[in-house]
Amino acid sequence: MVSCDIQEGLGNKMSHQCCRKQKVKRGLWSPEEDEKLIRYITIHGHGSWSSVPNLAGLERCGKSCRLRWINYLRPDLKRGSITEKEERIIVDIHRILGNRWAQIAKHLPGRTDNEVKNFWNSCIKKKLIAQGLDPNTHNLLSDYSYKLNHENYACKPSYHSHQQPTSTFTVVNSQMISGISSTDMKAPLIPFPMIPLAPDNNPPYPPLSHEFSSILTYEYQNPKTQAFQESTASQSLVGSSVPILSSTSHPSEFGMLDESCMWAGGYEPIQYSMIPEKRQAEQQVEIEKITSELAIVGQNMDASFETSNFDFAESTLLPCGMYYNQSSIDQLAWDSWALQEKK
DNA sequence: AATCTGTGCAACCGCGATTTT
DNA sequence: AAAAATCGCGGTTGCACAGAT
Repeated sequence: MVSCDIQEGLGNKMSHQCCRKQKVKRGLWSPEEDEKLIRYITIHGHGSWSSVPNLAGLERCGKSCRLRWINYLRPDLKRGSITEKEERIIVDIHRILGNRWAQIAKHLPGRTDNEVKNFWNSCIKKKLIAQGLDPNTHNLLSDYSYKLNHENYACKPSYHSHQQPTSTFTVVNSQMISGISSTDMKAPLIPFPMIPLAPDNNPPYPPLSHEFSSILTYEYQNPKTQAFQESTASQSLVGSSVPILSSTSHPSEFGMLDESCMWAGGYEPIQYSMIPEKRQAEQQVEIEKITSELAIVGQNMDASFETSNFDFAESTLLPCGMYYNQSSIDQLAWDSWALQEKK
């Protein structure tokens, strides 16, 4: 903590619109100031932030008080470093929402937007870049992509990204990926997340995709979507358009994620025991809800994708109710790539 | 031991949105 | 309805500290 005389030095300049009328201190907060602010807000609540400094006896502007409270003094803040689970949630949601830190932070109880933003800039960003991924789009950086497509696998999509303006959707061909030796990769290989074991009563999970990566990505179909229901009803999946999402969460985790962690896109988690036929009526209600949520999400992310080759019969139904099928995903990647090559 | 350099993070800034007057 | 005040957000800055030289 910095001594008060240093803070006085920092306090000379005055630029906040809201504090022109009064003399305000800037820079780091002293323990005494913290105490004053905590005491005041604990007793009175913050009310109008602009009046807090006067009432609390602080020579700060309201904006500074608000920031200090929200980012540091609030009692419900979670201390300690960001966990691996939280990190994966941040990556997942960032892929969908981009730099909307406040929105991302809402999915991490006790974390602030500032904390998430700082963690992204100081940690995750570097990890992604080290893997040859663009931290803004989550796609491969261009030279990386070129190397994989042209040097290692001359005519096949080895690690292909579905190209969209705000690429929130990644199709990964894991069979190709697993064939790439670590020495071919430009980025250092970083061991990542401990993958939790699947619970005993769950179906056998498919092999992990591209384990070389420090940020693993898996693809899922959500059978609760309206598109899925319709295509299933017509018993024809060919040509159907069913949303696929990618996630850094391993299939085995889906049955366990709590609501606040589940898909930023608004997918509702379902307990394993609650999934199937027994709850058809309830599911109808859920489907309607999710469909409307997806419509909102769709404005932010173009998650829908032509899935004419998704083989549901050979897919694994996960505890959360999503289907997982790596070979279909691979085929999808190939089709997508071929389609774009044709254009 | 002194200096330099890189990193993490708390705090600030500016701006747009919302609310109040 | 318009202006002013306030809030909330994302980007940026700069300080403190640790490790390297």
